[in-house]
Amino acid sequence: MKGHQTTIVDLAKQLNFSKSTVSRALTGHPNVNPETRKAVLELAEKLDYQRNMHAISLITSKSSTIGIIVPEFISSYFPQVILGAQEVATQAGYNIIISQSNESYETEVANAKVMLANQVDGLMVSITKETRNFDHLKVFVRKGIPIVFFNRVCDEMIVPKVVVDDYEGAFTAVEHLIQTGKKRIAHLAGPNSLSISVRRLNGYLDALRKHSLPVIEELIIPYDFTPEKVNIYVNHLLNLKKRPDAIFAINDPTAIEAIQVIKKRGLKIPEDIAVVGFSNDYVSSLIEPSLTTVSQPVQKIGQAAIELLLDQIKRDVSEWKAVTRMLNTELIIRNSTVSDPS
Amino acid sequence: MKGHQTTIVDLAKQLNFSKSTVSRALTGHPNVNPETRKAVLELAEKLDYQRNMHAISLITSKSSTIGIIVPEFISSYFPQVILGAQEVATQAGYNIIISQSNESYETEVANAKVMLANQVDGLMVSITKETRNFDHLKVFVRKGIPIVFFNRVCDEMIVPKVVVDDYEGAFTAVEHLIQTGKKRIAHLAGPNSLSISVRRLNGYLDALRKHSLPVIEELIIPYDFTPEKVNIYVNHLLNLKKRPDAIFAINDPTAIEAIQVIKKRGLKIPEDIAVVGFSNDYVSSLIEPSLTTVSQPVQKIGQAAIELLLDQIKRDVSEWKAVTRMLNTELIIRNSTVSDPS
DNA sequence: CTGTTAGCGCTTTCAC
DNA sequence: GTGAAAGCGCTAACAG
Repeated sequence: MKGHQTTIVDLAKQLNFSKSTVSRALTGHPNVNPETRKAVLELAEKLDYQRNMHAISLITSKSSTIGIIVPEFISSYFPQVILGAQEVATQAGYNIIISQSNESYETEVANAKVMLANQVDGLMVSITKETRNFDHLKVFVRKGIPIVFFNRVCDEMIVPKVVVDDYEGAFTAVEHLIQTGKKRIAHLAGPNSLSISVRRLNGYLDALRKHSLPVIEELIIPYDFTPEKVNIYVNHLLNLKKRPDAIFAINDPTAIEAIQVIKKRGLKIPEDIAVVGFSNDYVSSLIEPSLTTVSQPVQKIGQAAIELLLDQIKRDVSEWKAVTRMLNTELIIRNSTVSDPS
Repeated sequence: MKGHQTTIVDLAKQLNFSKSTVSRALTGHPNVNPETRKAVLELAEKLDYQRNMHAISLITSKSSTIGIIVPEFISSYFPQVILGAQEVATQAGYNIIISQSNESYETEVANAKVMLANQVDGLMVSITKETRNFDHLKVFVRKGIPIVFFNRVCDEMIVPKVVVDDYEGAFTAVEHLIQTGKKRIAHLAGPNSLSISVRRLNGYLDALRKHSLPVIEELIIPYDFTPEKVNIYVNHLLNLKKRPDAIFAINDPTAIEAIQVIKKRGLKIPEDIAVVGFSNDYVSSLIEPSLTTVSQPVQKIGQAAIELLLDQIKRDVSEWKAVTRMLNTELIIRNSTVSDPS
């Protein structure tokens, strides 16, 4: 027999109660005879009874589930954010459905549909590098399901967002390079569809300007997060007549790839060329040379996102607030910019 | 207004059809007038209609959802396995709910309950290092919900499993150390509650025996995956009167920690002491020295697990098959054992 | 304190 | 080809 799921009716029959009473006993309703409750709970335990969330969700139109959509799963960034998110969500009695869009817009749209069909009570999203159209996310708002963006946000949607101060982080990182005497600083920039790329680029530009360094167009290379291409771009930079003496990369994976390429070319880091990343991935402290990078409070990002989401869930649509929480970054100086950081 | 979800009744009313017809149009039932279907589909699109999975699950007792429980999220191993799993699952029309138990038995039990309440159609699990009691998982089998284990499996449950040939992998790794001339090979072993630890330990032991090397008890150190402790254990090993000339670590994170400690002590790798890991984490090729390790086909593991699960889901409980798929590993030789691997 | 009734959104016979 | 009615498992008034 295909195992029959125990229901409250089964419990009710065996105990000679109505299913309402059983339901009340199970949900902790106050008006239940303690003995009745005890009997119900015991039998439930004995028969492996489990509440059917689908039935409950159907009634309440709440699923106690929060959806999370991330572009990827491979760098340590997103898993760690999710860790923080899961912590807060679990505490508040919410489950989490995760899906990753693999940097594909199509997949993101499909994932969003699934979240909708599963009646998530809220959605936490970081968009793919391809995403330009946001209809699949606007539906949520229209239906009264709150959304929170983090990291890669959608500027045109007025909803809560959790970001770090990318501008400031980038500015500080580049200023640090300048202070170590670098003058031709290249930037491996992110796709400019993402505001995060733009903010980091601006931080880079302003740092140069502040220190009266020229902005050299050929040193600014936008790329699309395809790791294989870093190879090409870095080699291109190194082959310039006047090659850069430093590289500020949009993120750590990129910086790490860059370091590999530079090492292969036999150049010295940081003497010939310094490298800075962004995010402080798990790997960054382990590689040789260890990577100077802008650290983000990953877990806190996840926590903050869920907190904002829960707050929205509590409110009526008319009282939704589109706060943006901007968290601080911290420059971690390591050997890729300073031979001996004290 | 808290956004009202469009239902088939809404569609039916606006089109002057019964909800049955709308339902049939939506689900692709053959007996529907093509024009009717077209009208329904168009209106559905226009009104952002989304099928309510809870209602459907309630009727069918199927959720088209597969649960995955993993012990952690930080090493690259599990995310990558999940990647492979998600691919196959999505293809087959299944969604995935992921939860991570944080190496805590309690959390694992709670997660399992959630999966049950959500009526997952199948469960894919890698247990925590603490898990000794399996009642929370046996419930699934009793209820006719198939389970598949991977990586960290439960020996006492007769269900499908996906593992790699840990014994062989460990054997090969240790034999490699021996062939490079190492004679006092230590083993940072996993908790022996996990069969995976035992299998790798056996591979280690048999390799020593095959080459007539003595098994030295004090060189075998079981530990519980708490990264901070690696420091202590490795220092302990290095302080022995006769210190080991190689370390075979249960996994890459451990090996990487060990390398840091050894470097800090000013010893040369691999000359003074060689190190081998297990899993070929993303980091392993990037650190200095790069890590010799036993590579696992991570994505394939995820794919295989879901394939086995889908197969069980199709069958009646009476026809369940408890196959174990054992995948092969591959030794990747890098600088932590050979100064210049050609 | 407990039982009765209705209904959440959908699929699925069974009629027509 | 379409409609009417029943029911999945559960909660939530409303009675008593």
